[in-house]
Amino acid sequence: MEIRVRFAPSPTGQVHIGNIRTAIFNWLFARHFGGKFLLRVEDTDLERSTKEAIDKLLECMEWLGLNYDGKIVYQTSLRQSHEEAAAKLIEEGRAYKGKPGEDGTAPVLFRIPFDCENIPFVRTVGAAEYELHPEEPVRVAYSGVDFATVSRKGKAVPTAACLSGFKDLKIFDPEGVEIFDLNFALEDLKNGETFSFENCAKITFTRREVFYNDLIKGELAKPLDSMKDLVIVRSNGSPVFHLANVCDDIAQNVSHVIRGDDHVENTYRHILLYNALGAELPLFAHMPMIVNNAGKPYSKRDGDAFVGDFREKGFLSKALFNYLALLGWSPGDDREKMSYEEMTEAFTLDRVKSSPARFDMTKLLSLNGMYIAVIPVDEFVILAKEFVCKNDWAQGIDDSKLEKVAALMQSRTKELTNTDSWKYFFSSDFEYGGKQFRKQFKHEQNRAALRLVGDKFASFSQLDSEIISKVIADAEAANEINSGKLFPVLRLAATGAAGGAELDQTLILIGPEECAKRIDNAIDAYLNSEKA
RNA sequence: GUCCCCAUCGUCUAGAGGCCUAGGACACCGGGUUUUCAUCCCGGCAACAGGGGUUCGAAUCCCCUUGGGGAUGCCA
Repeated sequence: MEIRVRFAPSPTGQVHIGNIRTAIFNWLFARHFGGKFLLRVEDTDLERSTKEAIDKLLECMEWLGLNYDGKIVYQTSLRQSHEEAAAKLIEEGRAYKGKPGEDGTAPVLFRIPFDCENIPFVRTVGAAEYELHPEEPVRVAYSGVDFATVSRKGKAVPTAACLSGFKDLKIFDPEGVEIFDLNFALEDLKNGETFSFENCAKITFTRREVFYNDLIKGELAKPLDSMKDLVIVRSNGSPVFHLANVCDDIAQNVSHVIRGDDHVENTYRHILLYNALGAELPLFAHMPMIVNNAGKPYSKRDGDAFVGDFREKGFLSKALFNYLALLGWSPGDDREKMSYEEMTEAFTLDRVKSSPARFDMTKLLSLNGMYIAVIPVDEFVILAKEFVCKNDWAQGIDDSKLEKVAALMQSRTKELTNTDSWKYFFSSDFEYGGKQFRKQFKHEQNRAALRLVGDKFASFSQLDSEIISKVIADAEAANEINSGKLFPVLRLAATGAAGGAELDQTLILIGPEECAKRIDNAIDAYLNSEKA
């Protein structure tokens, strides 16, 4: 069997990470088995689908390296086949027109087949019964059964399901007398007759269920008496998701449907539709959902969750891909940072977890840092430049200096937007302040030592590590400062920041004259703030 | 309400009855890299949701409870 999977997004806005993860798993699965990864754009929701969203989607996929096989299929272009499928189902008696609404138009409903003994994925479970609420009637029609069960508090709980759910249905009155037997009424029901009974106490029936083996979650089943005939064509004539989705998967010969957990319940209906359309069933696999930091389902409002945002924030596509692949899947050994090849090689559905995974930005950040750390310096410079140039302070900066700064900072960069903080290499236009600043500068010896350093620096046209360490050591000695204690003070004065790269390398890039000037600025800033 | 699914460190996970004194990663804490630092190295903290079974033996199998999620649309 040829492996054919598809990614079938609805282009109704930004691309969500949960969505793209589905694409990633599909892609990995297809590539692992040398199968086909198809892209079908489900754009049937005309009001919400936009060209921009489609472009955005394709852009995200390309960025992540999710190359698809064959041409993109747009679902709108297949509408005719959906309508034909619906017509065929009606013709064969597998679907029917529902009750017309106020405007006289009626939807088409798929009938969950009553005679499903021969369907291989429907099985008989056994005898079942419901206690009924006496004040609510039981209505039996070919389109379904309506009744009310009794809640623990004695209230009526309205229940409705397809007729198929109630094989051998019998209705009993409070005295236990049988007042209806489906097996004798079936023909009448098929002819459109309906029955209604007041004051019923109990129904009994043979329960049947539809089942399938989920490649991720194992064997799953749903009783037919919890299912209803479903609308497949709206009153306005447009086919609904269930029909279109199944038709297209059949048309595209999809062998494995890998999608989100939220489709599990739909699967039972889809299975019946496949059968009614005379198609072979694909295999199904339902992936766990991604939840947000609070453990709640990701709503599209959770800001950070769009693929495009990650790109803009300076995440590498490989890091995002790798991280998302690891959410709900693992290779089974201790590997985490993995190349596409390694992931493809290791990917199997039976290693996908069935519990939801929480999205952890911190871990993504860390992984992103690992990816940044290993890209060749010259490539990093190009990437960094792209992000640095978005800042006002970066207009007209010296390219060769930027290259040196980038090389120095690469190993400490977790996301490319971190490059915003490189400003101090190029500009003295920053504020002094903060707890650390006050703490360090309140000591007179620190300021005196700093002045000494500034004066010494000013006499050099260029700095090197040796000069710097000597100047610092001398200044410390002259002011009875313990060895090394001047480093953070000097860093604060030269960069305004408490952390950074190696101090000597940082100072060399800033230059002696500029360092001297900043030392003065810093001391002035402190003295002024003290006065105030 | 009903039905279905899920449950290992804070988080992502390893774990298919004895390899488990429960492993790895991130985060956190401590130390090292002859002084600074967001890199790097080493170390530490930290979990089988609770209760019953089954078994010589259970994180692993079964049941119940609790907690979380999903479905119950003429949305997809």
